[in-house]
Amino acid sequence: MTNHNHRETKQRKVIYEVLQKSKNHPTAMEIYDVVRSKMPNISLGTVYRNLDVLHELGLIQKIYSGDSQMHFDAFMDDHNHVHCVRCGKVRDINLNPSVEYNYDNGNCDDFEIIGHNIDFIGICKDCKQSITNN
Amino acid sequence: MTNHNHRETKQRKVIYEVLQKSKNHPTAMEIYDVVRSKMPNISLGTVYRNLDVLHELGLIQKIYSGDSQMHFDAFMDDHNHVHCVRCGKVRDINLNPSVEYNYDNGNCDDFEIIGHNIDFIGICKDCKQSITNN
DNA sequence: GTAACTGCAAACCTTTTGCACGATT
DNA sequence: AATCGTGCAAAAGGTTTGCAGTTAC
Repeated sequence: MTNHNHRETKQRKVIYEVLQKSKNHPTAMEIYDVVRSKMPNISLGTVYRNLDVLHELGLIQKIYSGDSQMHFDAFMDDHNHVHCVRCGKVRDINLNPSVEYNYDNGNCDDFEIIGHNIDFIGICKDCKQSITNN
Repeated sequence: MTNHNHRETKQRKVIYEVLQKSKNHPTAMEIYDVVRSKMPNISLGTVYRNLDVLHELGLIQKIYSGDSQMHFDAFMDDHNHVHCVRCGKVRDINLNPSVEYNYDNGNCDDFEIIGHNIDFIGICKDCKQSITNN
């Protein structure tokens, strides 16, 4: 958190701690709400800027979940995510997928492959319930 | 394209055709630009509304590529995508990945798993070149 | 005739940014 | 002292939406 000409500020520290304590892959706004209860004067811009820095430092992940907001995750060990196809909620999941593929160019000369990402798609309890109640 | 109380309008037809002819998974704006050369008065709102309908009908895919815009794809057969980690460009790729996992709940009681999605991450020629030139 | 669709423009929402001031190294 | 970070507020940028008129069925 102090690499690459980055300083360790109170704000950055709190944002990172909040994200580490949160198990539910919050959005920037959700992080902002929690952080604000400890630092009432922090601004949303600061939250975004710090999430960017932490991501740059490889300390957090950005997760796309099909909704209009980015989600964040401070756990960097190898694991996967499910997101709800209806509401975009994100959770960790342990289906331990094994993925194999030919590490050649895949008929796509324009790209050099760096890696891959696998995400699970599901429907959460809440949404399932509210669908069956209609 | 005419299911579910949806009508076949000229606009919808042209948008779908443009997307089918396009190999590069364009954004809404890129689709709009091409469509406008054939229908100068079409509005961007109509493009977005129709992309939504086509998606709802299962005729097109929405692709997230790490940049700020959604990309679209009219090919619905089983295939994967690569996106450039730097510019967000999206292309088809044939690495024929095989994915296996335990189809149980993965320690995540809140979700019923519907499926999974695998995306490849790479760097495109253009970006690779512009990096090495720095 | 009715309901779905369109063009237009305004609104929306998340994220980014410019600026002057403050904090960290 | 230098420069990185902050708060504030405004702007940006992609997408959605309200409305009045039009089109497909």
